[in-house]
Amino acid sequence: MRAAKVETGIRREQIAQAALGLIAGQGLKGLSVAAVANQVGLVPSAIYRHFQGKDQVLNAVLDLISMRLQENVAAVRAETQDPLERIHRLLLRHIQLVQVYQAIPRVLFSDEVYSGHPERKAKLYGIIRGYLQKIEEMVKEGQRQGRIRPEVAPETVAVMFLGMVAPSAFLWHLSDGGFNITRNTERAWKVFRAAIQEPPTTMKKKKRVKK
Amino acid sequence: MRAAKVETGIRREQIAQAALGLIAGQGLKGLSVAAVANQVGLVPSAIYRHFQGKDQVLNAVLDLISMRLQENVAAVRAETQDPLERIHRLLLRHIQLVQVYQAIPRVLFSDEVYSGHPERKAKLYGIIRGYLQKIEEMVKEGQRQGRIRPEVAPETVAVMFLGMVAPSAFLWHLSDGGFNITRNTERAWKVFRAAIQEPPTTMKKKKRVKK
DNA sequence: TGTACATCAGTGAACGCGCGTTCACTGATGTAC
DNA sequence: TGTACATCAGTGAACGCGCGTTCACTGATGTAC
Repeated sequence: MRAAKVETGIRREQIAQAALGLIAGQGLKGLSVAAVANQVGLVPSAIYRHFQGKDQVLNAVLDLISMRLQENVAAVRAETQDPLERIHRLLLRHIQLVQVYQAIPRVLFSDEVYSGHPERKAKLYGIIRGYLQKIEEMVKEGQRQGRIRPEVAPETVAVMFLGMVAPSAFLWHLSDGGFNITRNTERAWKVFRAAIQEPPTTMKKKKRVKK
Repeated sequence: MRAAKVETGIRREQIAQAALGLIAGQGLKGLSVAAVANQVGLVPSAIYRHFQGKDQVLNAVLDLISMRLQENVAAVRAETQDPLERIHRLLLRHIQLVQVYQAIPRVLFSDEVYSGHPERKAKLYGIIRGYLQKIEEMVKEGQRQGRIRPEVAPETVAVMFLGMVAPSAFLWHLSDGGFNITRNTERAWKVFRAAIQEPPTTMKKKKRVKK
């Protein structure tokens, strides 16, 4: 059956989404032109009407991931003004994101994506640096407001932020869900927050009211 | 030229080492039976005298990595009795290890290794859990000695330990060495140590003497 | 409003390459008598 | 000590499969006159 004719802009979107889904389901080696085409309801050669080749499809996937990350940043910015709470919420959102789109850590950490592709390697580095930058901004704001210790480098905090999510997501994935990612992240956050938070100088007897 | 006849035990070792080196140099997709054979000075089909197939070679690589990790654990145990210092030194060793053997993070984080291979996935999970376990033991010992806060879960600390090395190693690798991994790790360690260390109750005016 | 033509997404057959694996054969080393 | 045989690592040719990509062709949609 011949597939309906759809304009290339929409097809590109569909193809990138399908590719992301395939990676999530079966890893990067599950990403074949044939599989992507099949997912969209096309014939393999039809992909070449919308992308120059498989490499371009992968680039589109990277753009998609970049968007998802930036969306989370924008969301937590809109949700609250408190920098520490923003970082906390970004953490929770990130964890949720990698659980839904298992493809994200796979793509980000797989050398298959960039080994032998200097341009793509640079692109990927740019995406991650962009994400880190946003976190650094939150940290700086927190320092200006006196909520975060001034002596910790924003860059360090940002990289440590990644460090809270990456191994947890990985272990969760590797253990087929056996590793309790939510609990672990929440605990790690408490330790982490205690390390970067400026302790309230006046009210020392502050009790834990957290449920 | 016909290669010298060498007993299979030694050849297996050579092949595993060559495979690890290839992954370090060119990523997992650089690991082909032909490339490994060439590295050892054999013809591709000769590999099958020592391994059932490529899959078994990859398993041998995993064993090699596991050994390297455990060697580091044993080394820091021998070096010092102080649990916090042990963890610190393990951190430095780990960073050094992934810089020399870039293959390690590549293999550990690449889904190519385990997607579609449940046994290997379990094996990999076992290796990492084993490593985490050793770190947890150090933490528990530190808690018994009153050097580490009793309220932080050892498992959390262990996972956060991985979180200090994984993203740094990754960024370093992705930026072609542009990312200052040593500096970042050292800074992260200070923040991290402050978060888990039991503050000395008696001597509050302890000054920074660190060079 | 109708006709001719250009544009463009979709199709299916075919290609070529890389790569893991097989297999019959070679020749060196070890062992039994 | 010498001979016959078994064992075992190494070789090269050949295979088959998956997969990315090409290309001539089809047919629908949009546009000019």
